[in-house]
Parts: sequence; structure tokens; C-alpha cells
Amino acid sequence: MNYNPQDIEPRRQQYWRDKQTYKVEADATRPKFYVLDMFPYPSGAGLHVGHPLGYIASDIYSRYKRLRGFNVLHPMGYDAYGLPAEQYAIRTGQHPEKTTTDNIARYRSQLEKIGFSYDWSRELRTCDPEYYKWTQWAFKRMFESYYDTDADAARPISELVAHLEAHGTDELHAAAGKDVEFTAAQWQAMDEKQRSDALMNWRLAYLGNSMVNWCPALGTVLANDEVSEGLSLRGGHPVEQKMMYQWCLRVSAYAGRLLKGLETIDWTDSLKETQRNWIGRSEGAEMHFAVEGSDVVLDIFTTRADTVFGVTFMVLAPESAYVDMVTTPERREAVQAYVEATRRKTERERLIDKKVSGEFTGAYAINPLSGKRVPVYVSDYVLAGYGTGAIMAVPAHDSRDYAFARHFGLPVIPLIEGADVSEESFDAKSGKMINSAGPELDLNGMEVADAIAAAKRFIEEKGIGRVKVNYRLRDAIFSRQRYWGEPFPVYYKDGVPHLLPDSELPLLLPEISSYKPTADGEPPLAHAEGWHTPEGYRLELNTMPGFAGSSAYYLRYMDPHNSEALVGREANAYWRSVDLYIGGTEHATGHLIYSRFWNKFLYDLGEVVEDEPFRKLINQGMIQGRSNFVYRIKDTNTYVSADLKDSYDTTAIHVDVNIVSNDVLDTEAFRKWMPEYADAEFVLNADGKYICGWAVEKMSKSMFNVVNPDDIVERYGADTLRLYEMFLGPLEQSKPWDTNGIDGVNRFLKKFWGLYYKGDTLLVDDSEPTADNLRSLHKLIKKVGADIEAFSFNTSVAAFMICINELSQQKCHSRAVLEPLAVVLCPFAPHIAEELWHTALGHDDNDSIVDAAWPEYSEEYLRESSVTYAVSFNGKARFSMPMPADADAAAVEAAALAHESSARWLEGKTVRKVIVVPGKIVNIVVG
RNA sequence: GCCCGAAUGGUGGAAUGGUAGACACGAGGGACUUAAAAUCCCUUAGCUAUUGCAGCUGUGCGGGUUCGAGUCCCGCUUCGGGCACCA
Repeated sequence: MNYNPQDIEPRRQQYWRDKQTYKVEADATRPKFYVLDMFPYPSGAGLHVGHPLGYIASDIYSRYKRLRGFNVLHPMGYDAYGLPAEQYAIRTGQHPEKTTTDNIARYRSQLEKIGFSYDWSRELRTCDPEYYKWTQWAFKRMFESYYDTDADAARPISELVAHLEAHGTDELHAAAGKDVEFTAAQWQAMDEKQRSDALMNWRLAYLGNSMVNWCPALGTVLANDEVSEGLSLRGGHPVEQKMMYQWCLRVSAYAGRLLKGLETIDWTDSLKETQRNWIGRSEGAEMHFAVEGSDVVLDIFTTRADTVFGVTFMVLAPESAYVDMVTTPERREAVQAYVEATRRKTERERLIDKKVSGEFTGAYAINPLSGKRVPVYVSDYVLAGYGTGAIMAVPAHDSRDYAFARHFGLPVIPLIEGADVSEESFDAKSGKMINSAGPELDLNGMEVADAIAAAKRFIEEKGIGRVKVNYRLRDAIFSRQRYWGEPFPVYYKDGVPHLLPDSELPLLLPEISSYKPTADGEPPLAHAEGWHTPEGYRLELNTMPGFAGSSAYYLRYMDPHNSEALVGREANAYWRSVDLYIGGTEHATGHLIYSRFWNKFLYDLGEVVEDEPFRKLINQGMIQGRSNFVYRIKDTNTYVSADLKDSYDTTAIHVDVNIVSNDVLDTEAFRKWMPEYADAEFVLNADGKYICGWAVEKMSKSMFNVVNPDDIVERYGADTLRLYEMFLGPLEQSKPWDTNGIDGVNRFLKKFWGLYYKGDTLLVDDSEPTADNLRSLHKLIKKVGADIEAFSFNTSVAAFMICINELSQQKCHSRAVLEPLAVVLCPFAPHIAEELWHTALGHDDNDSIVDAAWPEYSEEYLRESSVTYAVSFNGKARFSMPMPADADAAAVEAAALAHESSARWLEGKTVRKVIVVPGKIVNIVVG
């Protein structure tokens, strides 16, 4: 029997299926461990070889934890709602559900071939009504909640209503969209519509007018994390800013907790940093500037309260509500034209256009500290969505203000001693203040940091503003003008949104005749027949965005068939949160923020026991493609080998990597690959080979560099694929897929098999293991255990190779060694381990290796009788010297100095000092 | 512009402050074979040498700390990632 993965692997997978080996139940008698992969969107292209990287790592860890006695929850599912299926539907008319189901089936079969230890009985998909019922349910709870800034938690909206009823907005401490004030009497006088509108200011899920990223090509709005540099992440279409009335989630209310929570979780610093940047906390002051000759007060936000004496003008965002309030009649036409022109530009156009532009509003504001009168401008370099949409401009110390001041000829007053502002602004936050004295406050001579503090204190005391923390994190736009997403459990009665009762959830996604928007621009759901309540009230036409379904899926896995709750209390109390989460960095500012928000919200409700969803998170690197090229000699059908191409005038052409092996082209396969190459001629190199060129590119069909894991499994087996993906390099690093080298790993597995069988002969015996056998084994157990804990899987594979080489040389066939060896290999290569466990090691059918115990290593076997010291002179290693392991430092030193090789290095020198590092090195310092 | 991270042979990559280059690929040489595949063995950082098996230089660049630095500190360069008219 030779190693034959094509025979072993399907059989072992069937065995695990039959035995339901990977089915887990909560079990209070055993410690739990929850290992999760970021579930995939099942795309039409199927899995390529890059996708399983993280899944293999998490599978190794899960299996290891299980061998260590943990009750391991390791589920898999599908993020099934998404744009590609819908766009495919628009093109072909095929129902997205059908496309999605087909794709899922393909993914499932590809995943099963790799031998993962998923508990498939917990599989979920976000488009399943039994699942999205709970997405709708969570949305309802958010609608019914507000954020209490005193308690720092979400509370029922009924409590807020009671407060408004009794006190109006007086003493109300709640996260709000806008600062509004009304009395209890005013609240009581409101009608239903007015009250509904008013409450939107506080609800955690609310309808609001907000600037959204509108993508005309996709016909929908996009969240901030779905847009980069003014283009949609999917498809790269231009995105414009547009004011729309949309569902939003008040994620901003949680900004502080999302930031603080980062301190309690075990994520990489870079990912935490990315989230910190995204949340963007900045401490500063809000200040009031009265507008001359009117009762309008401009509120501005600044982190540089110290520079208030250098304010020479003010700027409003074009979209700011202040613009209309302050613009004078003479300037109205020009300002309106400017605002209009800005509105027509896409975000991308605004970003590209670095030219300074703006208009004077005709208004003047009064600096509350200096009493000076400054002009108020409108310009698109001020953003409506951040702070108050208005700024005080300090051209001397802000480069953007500086550019504006120079363009409009406005004065620049330097505030820091020695700062030269004749050519550019001085933006650094250091130095001594000058020109900063007013009637009541004098900052001159202070260091910037002290001046900021002093100015803030003064502003608070005098009531001309307040200290404020601002976050860049915006509320999440929660409406999408699409079909293939969760419907909102909302209907409208006289223009007021109402929730469907829980008993009517899930609200099923209806069948529709066309997946396109309607002629008058309404979302596709407007095509649905009978899309209204039995009473005839219209249901919401938008659907939820992609991140809705992925925000709480990890909770559902804990209790996937519960019809009473998203997750039952008992199941949640046992599984708690994800102990290890593995996935890509691309979700850093999307899914990983929304999930944390969603979880914190459910935590506030008392629905879940943990405040953070993912305790430890590892980002696996991306696997890029490695493309191959052939070189066509211009205007011919002749192709020249890469090592000779420089003597010809050639064009590089992508060639399918699947007909190239170790960069050598299979020329016959090339001729058959495409008709145009049928008559191809080749210029071969001296070895008679055609060598292809190569480059690292994104893995994609158009580059012909996609490698399908199925092909690797078919050729080498799943165990080889698993080991090779781990061997490729550190898990967290991005690297190109390169099939060159996979033979080495495959060879290792054959050698491993060779310890147990030679042909049809069973080699395993009951002989006593030798000291060498035991040392090799225990070294491996120790190393692999430590490596797995540290997610250093590439080095464990190397350790296996070393161990197998040693044991082969030692001709070790002792069961006492080969049995634990199989167990240690099991997390990496489960099929071969399970097979040998039963056939060579004779375990019966009910005893699976996946439930064996991880072998403990013993230092006793690792101890060497002698150790080798490297002897150095002045730090430079010169020779090595064996010593008994128990020799003391003095003996080692004496032996080193007396060693015959030492004489040469000591010639004409004196020994100044000798350092002995036990078991390692002797450094002799000579002068 | 700000904030992270990285830089080691032909290639992917190893090295708790302690003999840099583990392990693998590729390459070169050899064994077995009619031949090929498969398998096994040897060599493989560079430069001097050389059968005394040694010497010198080497982890992007320049400094520093240390008996000893790929590893720690300071200053650069280049590449990758994140944020970005965020006041």
C-alpha cells in the first residue's frame, strides 16, 4: 500500500460524515473554545486557492484545541446577500436565490474536499428567512432604543418618551443627531407625525436626511467603507454626494465604547490602529461666534483653541444650514451659484480639484475672545458632516486656511514665536505663543499645549463654548435600493413609519417581476405585488445592506435552530464569544466595526453576555496570483523562452498557469489551449525547455493565474494542500501562490507514510523506542505545540519534516513513537493521520484520532548528555566545543581557555573577561 | 501630510540579544535504471584560497548601546498597508 490520498481522503471524509464526528453540543462539564472564520460571500467563480488559507489555519487550531480536551465550536456559513447575484439577475433574469443556492452548493463541495472539521449541522446563510428573522428583530430593537449618555448604554425609547412627556428636552442626556430643544408642553402639543419625526433624532435606528454616497451606476447608496477615493469598491463606479431620506444606525453613539473596547481585546496593533483612525477621536472645543447684525450664532469646532486670536475669517461648508441664515441679500446670488456648482460635483471631482474656491457670504462674525470682526466665507474645503460644518480659520497655522487666505488676500497673523509664515503655514503644535492677548485672556509666552488648556478653561468658564470630543465615525446608512437583501419590518401609515409586530417576522422577501428600479426611480421592491400590510399600508421599499446579515452571525451559530431567540440564554452563557476569529483585513472598518456595534447593542439589551464579540483576531494575508508569460516575437506566431527573449523584439502574453509547471511550459498543451496557438512555434533554450516569465498579480480569470483547490486536491490530495498553504509563509503575510515547491510537501507525506508501511508490509511494531527516537518525537511535540499556540504554522511544517527525516534515518517503527506522531500531525493532515490510526495502528472504527489526547512532551527525553558550546573571541565565533551537559560555568571557561584551538586566538593578547552562557556560548574578551 | 508594518541567498522563508541562512523549492553533481519517471546521496550566501578543510565579507543605508545586534535605541532610504481638505 503506497500513500494514495485519492483513495484515503474521500473515504475518511465519508467516515467523519457517518460518525458525525464534528457535531458539537454545549457541555458544561468541558471547557469551550469557539473558532470562527469570516464566512464567505459565495461568488460565481467558486473558491480559488487563496480562500482556504485562513480556513486551514483555523481548522488546525480547532483540531489542536480539541485534542487538548476543549469542546470546540467551529462552524461555517455563507454571507449570501450581495450585489453580484443581483446584477447577474438583472443581466440574465435568473433569480438571485437560484444563483446563490448554486454557488453555495459549489462552495460546500469545495470546502468538504479539504477536510475541514466544521459542524455542518450549524451551517447558516444570511438569506434564509429563519436567519434574517433575527436581523429584522435586531433592527426593530434598535428602532425602539436610544442611547443614554449618562448610563452609557442603550435604553428603551419609551423611557425617553416619558422624559419628554415630563420635562421636554431639559436635562435629557442622550445621543442625538441634532441639538434640539423643546418643552414638555410643546411635546404634548405635537401630533403623531411630529412626534415620530422628533424621536428620529434619538432612535438608534432612525430615518434621517443625510448626505449619502450615491452610486448612479449601481443605483444604490453605499456605506463609507464601501467607497474609496470617490469610487465604489465594487465595480469602481463614480460616487456622488446626495441628500437622501434613509434608514441609518446611530453607530456614532457607540464611538467612545468602540474605541475603549479595543483595549480589552487581543487584536493586532495595526488593526486596532485602523479602527482608531476610522473612529477618529479628537478632543477640542466648540465655540460660539455671533454674526454681526443678526441673532445667528455660528458654532464651530476646533482642536486648536489656542489659535483663536489668529482667526482672520470663518468658513462654512456649502451644505451647511448656516449658509442661508447668514448670506446677505447682495451676496445671495453668487453664494447660491457656488453652492449649486459644488453640489453638482461628485466627491471624486471635489477631491481631484485642488484649486481653492469659495464665496464671501457678506456676513461678519465677532471673535468672542478678541472682539474682532471677521468675514464669513463658504467653501467646499469644509465638510458638512464633521463637527458643525463651520470652522474658524487660522491661516498662519493651518495649511488649508493658509491657501484660502492667500487666494482671497486675507490677513495672516502668526501666533507662534519664530514661525515664518511668509511662504507657508506653521502647522506644528509646538512653540511659544505671541499676538495672543485679548481683553480677558492672555496666552502670550505659553507653550502651545498649555495655551490650548488655558483657552479651553476660559471658554468653559465664560460660557462662550464648551470642551467637546468629536468623532469622525459617522452613522451607518442602512438603506439600500436593491432587491437582494433583508426587507425592513416597517410599514408607513400617513407618512409615519411603524414596525411590524414580532409575531409577523420574518417579513419574507417578495417575488418580483424585474430586478431593476421602477421607471420613476423607486427601488425594485416597488415591483412586488401586494407589498403592503393586510390593511393596505405600504411596506418599506428599501432593503438592508450587506453588513446587516453579517453583524450577528457568530451569535446564531451558538444556537442556530432556536425559533424563540437569536441565541438562547443557555447557549450564549456557554459559548459566550468568539475566542479566535480569522479573516482578512479588508473588513477592518466595515464588518468588524458594525459587528462590535451590534454586539454592544445586544449586550446593552441583556441579550448577550459579552461586550466584545471577538476576543482574539488574526488577519490572514491575501494570496496573490503568480502569472506566467510567454514571449511572442513581434508579427510572428513564434514564442521564445524567457531566458532568450532579450535578443528578440517580443510581446509578453499571459499564459494559463495550469499548463506551466515550475515555470516550464507544456508546449503541446499550449498549442491546444486556444485555436490561435495551434500552429505556434517555439524557440527553446539550451536544455530544450520553454521557460516562462512570471509576475505577481491579483488572482483573476483575466490573468489566467487562478488556481483551483479542487485541482490541487485531485493531484496531490487535501493533506498536501493544507500543509503546503501553511508552509508558504507566515499566516499574516500576503504572498503569491506558487505551485512550485508543493512537491516537497507531498514528498514529506510519502515519507511519513513510509514510516508505517513499506509497500504492503506493515512496519509498525512494539519495539522499545530508543533515546534518539524519543528525543526526535518530543522535540516535535514541544515545537509544534508552541508553534500552533503562536500561529506559526509554517515553522511547524518544517519541524515535521526534520522529525520525519530523523525517524527515517533512525529506522524507527516503534508504535510508542508512531502513535503520538500521528496525533501531532492530525491537525495539519487529518486524512492521512486518521487512515494510519485505523489501519497501521489498529484502532477500531469507533475510536477516531480527532478525539485522541494531545501527547505531552517530557523534558527528560530532550535532555542531551553533552552540549556544544560556541567559543567566541570578542564576540566572533571561532570554534565549537562539546561539554558535558552538567558542567558548571567555571569548568566550561577553563576548558575553553585550555582548548587547543584557543592558543591561536590568544596569541599576543590578554584575556580581559570571559562570559559563559550555559549550554550556548563562551565569549572570551581579549585585548 | 499623519499613523502602522516590513526590508535576510537564485526563490519562498528560519533564527527567546548568543555559531545568520532552519525547512523547502530551484540549480549543479552522483547512484540506481536499457531509458525515462520515481527514489536516494552530495554540493549550493559571496569572495579568497585549498586538500593543512582555513580566512575575509556579509541580514536596505549611517550611527549608537552591549562581552556579543538580523534582533534593542537614534537618524535616513525604499516598499507595503491604513487614515486624510476631519479643522
